[in-house]
Amino acid sequence: MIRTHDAGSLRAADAGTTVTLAGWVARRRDHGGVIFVDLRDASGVVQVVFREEMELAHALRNEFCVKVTGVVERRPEGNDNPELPTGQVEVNVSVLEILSEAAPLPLPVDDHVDAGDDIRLKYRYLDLRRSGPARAIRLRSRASQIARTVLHDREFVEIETPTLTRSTPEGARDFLVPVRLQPGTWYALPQSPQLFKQLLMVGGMERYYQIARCYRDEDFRADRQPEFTQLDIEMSFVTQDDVIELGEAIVGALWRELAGHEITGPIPRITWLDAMARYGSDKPDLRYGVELTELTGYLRGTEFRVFAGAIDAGGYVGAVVMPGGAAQTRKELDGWQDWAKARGARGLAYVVLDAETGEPRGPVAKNLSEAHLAGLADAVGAKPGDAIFFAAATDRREAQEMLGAARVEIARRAGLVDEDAWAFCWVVDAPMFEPADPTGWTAVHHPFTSPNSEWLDSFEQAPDRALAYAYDIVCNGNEIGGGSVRIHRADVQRRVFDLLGITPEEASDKFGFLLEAFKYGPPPHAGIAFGWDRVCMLLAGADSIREVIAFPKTRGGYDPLTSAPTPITPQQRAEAGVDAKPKAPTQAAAAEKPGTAGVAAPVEHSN
RNA sequence: GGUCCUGUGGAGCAGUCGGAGUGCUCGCCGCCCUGUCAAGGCGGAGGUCGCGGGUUCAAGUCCCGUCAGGACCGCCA
Repeated sequence: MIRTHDAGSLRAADAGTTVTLAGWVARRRDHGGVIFVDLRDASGVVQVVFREEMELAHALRNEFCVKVTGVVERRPEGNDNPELPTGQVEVNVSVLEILSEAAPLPLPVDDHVDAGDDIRLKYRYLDLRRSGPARAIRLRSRASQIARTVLHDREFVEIETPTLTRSTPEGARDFLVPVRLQPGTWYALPQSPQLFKQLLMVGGMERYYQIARCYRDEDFRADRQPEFTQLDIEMSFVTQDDVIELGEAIVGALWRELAGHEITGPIPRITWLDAMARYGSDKPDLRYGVELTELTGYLRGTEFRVFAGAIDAGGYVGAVVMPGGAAQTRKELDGWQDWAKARGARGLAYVVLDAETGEPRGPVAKNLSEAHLAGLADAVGAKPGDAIFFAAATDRREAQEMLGAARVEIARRAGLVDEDAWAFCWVVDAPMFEPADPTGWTAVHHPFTSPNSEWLDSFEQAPDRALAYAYDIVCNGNEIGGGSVRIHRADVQRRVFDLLGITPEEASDKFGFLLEAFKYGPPPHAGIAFGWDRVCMLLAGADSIREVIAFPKTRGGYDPLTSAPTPITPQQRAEAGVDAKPKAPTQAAAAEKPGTAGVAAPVEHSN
């Protein structure tokens, strides 16, 4: 090693020791006759003092990479720096070697300045020298270790699955990779290892996990990148409760060790239907109350057309209360209309209750009958001084989601969110199906999710109400993981495909290899996948997953550091077979379903 | 695909009602300085106000377009 000690490790007990340190110049304070340098390495910072080598030390600049040798000394009386763990000592340098110089910095390596995202990412290697970004990346490593420990203690096997593969049957767009050896054919990057981990269960591995890179070609969010990581888990011979217990063990260990938070007792479970009814969300933030109230029954018979229209069509009217919301200015109340319009609604109906009298006021109040107004506050649990927001729609879920979004916004604007709180829950009993666009049904989760025992024999009779053994774990309003019990019986799988309108031919074409495997004694199995970037983001207290990814991409899918993606040369293009044209399918069956569903067709080799 | 916010020396910002590229903090270059720790003092360099067009006697400022970054919706386990 070039160094004998870590800079951040030195303490008063080390006084008298001669040490050699190596690191970067975090700051230089040049007093002419004496020069102080804060020397930073991965372990922290220590002050080094120059009374020799003055000419060389004078030339030091920020982020020069240096090696120094000197004696650790107790600092003179009154010169301790209580801000630093090493603040009682300093290193009196006798030898200075400049290992490499640094050009003037495009980005200050300074914890006190926060640069824009594009410049940070372009110079991410400088950004990572700062304590905050460095800590986030190190935390991620510890999180992975903690999860691995929990899983290995339980006899899980870590297995890598391919990243050049077929598309998995999940909803998102695939990233595609041209195949030189078979021009005109394409690999897909996996959206998740879903099918492979199920095959591993058939393979008798029984307990699998993988920290798996996944790819989805969809638009970005603060918590979505096109490539992301899942802690992917699958288990055989288990029930939903077993997976949930494991999930709690992992989350419990992570939060105990990395957030200093003890999760006491089992994490509460809420059914999907309850979550939608009470919070208007399938990932409710339980750090605050502000629950929704359904008013479909209460307001039946109203003449206010917006509400009556929804009620008469068999829809939903509901409300959510903003505590103290009556004190909002006209401008703030108008702001809610803009907020609602930004979400694609026509507006957000509201009634405010006078802080003194409790009298309901506002544009909607004029449209409601005396009787409806009189009991309104009690019906929604509002007090004088509160504001009541309404949503109505023929589609129940649409109105609930509007109120759910309003609930989150209310908590934010009214300062109801306890930023130090951790609120976990499981959302269970998710629906199996939802209506597909023109007609028919689509799987909410994926088509291998098992109906729960109650619906196993009858899901066809009421697909809109059928429930799955599917569960999501939610933390502070973020979905951090989700999974399901899988179908392992061929007859049940066949019936689910039938309902989804997937013909045997299609099923065989898309995932015949899985169905084939399921002929040979597949065990009952279930699993879960944690969104590892989100988990680490929450643990790090970051507001974007970019903070816990070493080299993230910007919103446009661009990497400012490498400038990827880039055009390819004509030669690369020809070799990759990007433009190879598949021969016209000859089989009648293939001709009936053009596009992705067809059997890989032979291609013409044009050059 | 849509709505909104941002874009000003290397970094972070301010810039009023349209009136000279004006200002602040940091950094950079030079000098001074023996106890600082986001050191201090003196001096200096550094700008196509993202880009293009328009309105105007006059545009960093107003309008249109465009590019880039960000937040959200659509989309997406």
